[in-house]
Amino acid sequence: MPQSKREHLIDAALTLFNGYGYNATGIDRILAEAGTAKMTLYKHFKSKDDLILAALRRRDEEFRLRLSRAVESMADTPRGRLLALFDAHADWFDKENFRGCMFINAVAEFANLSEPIQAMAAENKRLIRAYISELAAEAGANDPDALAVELGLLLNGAIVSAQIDRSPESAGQARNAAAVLVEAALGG
Amino acid sequence: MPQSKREHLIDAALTLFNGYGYNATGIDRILAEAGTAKMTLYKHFKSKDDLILAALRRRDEEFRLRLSRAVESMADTPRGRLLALFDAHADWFDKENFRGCMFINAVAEFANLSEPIQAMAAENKRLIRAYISELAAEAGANDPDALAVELGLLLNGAIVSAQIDRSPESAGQARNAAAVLVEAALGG
DNA sequence: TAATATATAGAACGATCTGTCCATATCAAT
DNA sequence: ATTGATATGGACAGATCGTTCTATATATTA
Repeated sequence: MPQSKREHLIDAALTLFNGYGYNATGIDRILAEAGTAKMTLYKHFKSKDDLILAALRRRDEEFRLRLSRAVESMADTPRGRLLALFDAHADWFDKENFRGCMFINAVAEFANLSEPIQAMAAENKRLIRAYISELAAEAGANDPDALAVELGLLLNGAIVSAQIDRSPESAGQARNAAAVLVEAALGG
Repeated sequence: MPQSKREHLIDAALTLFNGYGYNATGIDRILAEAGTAKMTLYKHFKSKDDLILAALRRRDEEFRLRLSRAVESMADTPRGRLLALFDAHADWFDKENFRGCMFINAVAEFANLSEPIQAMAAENKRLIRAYISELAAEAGANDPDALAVELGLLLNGAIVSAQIDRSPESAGQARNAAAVLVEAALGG
């Protein structure tokens, strides 16, 4: 299983990075969780930073896929999907292993070092905004990007509030604000 | 100068924690910046975590004081002050040493450890919301707390966007959204 | 069966970090 | 002038971390 070992390492890394942070999670802990040897890790990744980057890459793909699937399953109309974004986040906040956004946390930890990690985080946020912009365009917004930026701000604000205040209800509060913004952008 | 040494240590710690993060900033670096000896630090604080906590306490006081002063100097009407919150944040984002919110970053780094730090961050966000709620009440909102929560979400969203995307303009975008919410809450 | 690639466990290394200890120096107050 | 509190600089211990290395085992393929 040549590919599988690599995936197991990324799996374990994602779980631990999410639960305890990047610096606080040691290599040995990842190896124990993945059930692999140290040399195997360094065969697949040239450093811990490289593993972090690979993990964030997978996180980005999975997160956006899960988000879009949840949104589509929750609402039929384009306008409804814009608000379903917040319901999907509410479900996320309610999970017991919720520890905030892994990209926000990564940028916080690697303050000015590690440009690739910063770039990966910015890319994730950019792609999510692009997805929201698509939804806004389908809903008939005449400036989809502007609405997407504003809803993105509310989503990120809800994430950090849920994390800091341990208040999953921030998703609903953000949804209330989003409803007003959507109403204003699309007309009653 | 018995009090001053302590203050110098907190000053240096704040600067370095903001610039490089909490874990990445070693004790020795703080000592060099503050120009004090190691034993002096451990006379005033019983551990690095204790110093972090003291620094965050000072940050909380100074930040809220600066914010309220900036808001009051920027607008005369209560309604104008609600929007001036975002202008004050715009000035902050433009500073070259802007590295995001120190409380958001602290919670990101100390994922589940260090309850006192988590509590300090939650307290800071709570006090800011309380201040916004005061402004909203003065502006005549009939549910000031609800409006304060929503504007707080936009502020936090703007902070992390400015940090991740290195886009100070997120303050203006949040302000646009806030204007719509304020309009809806206070009536045209 | 033999050969090749890959995984294993864990020792070892160098670097870094927090926190303690010590002997010396400074300075204000009696 | 002497005392007592406080600061200094640096050595030190103890722990942890990322990374490299060695030697052994396993499994696939020719």
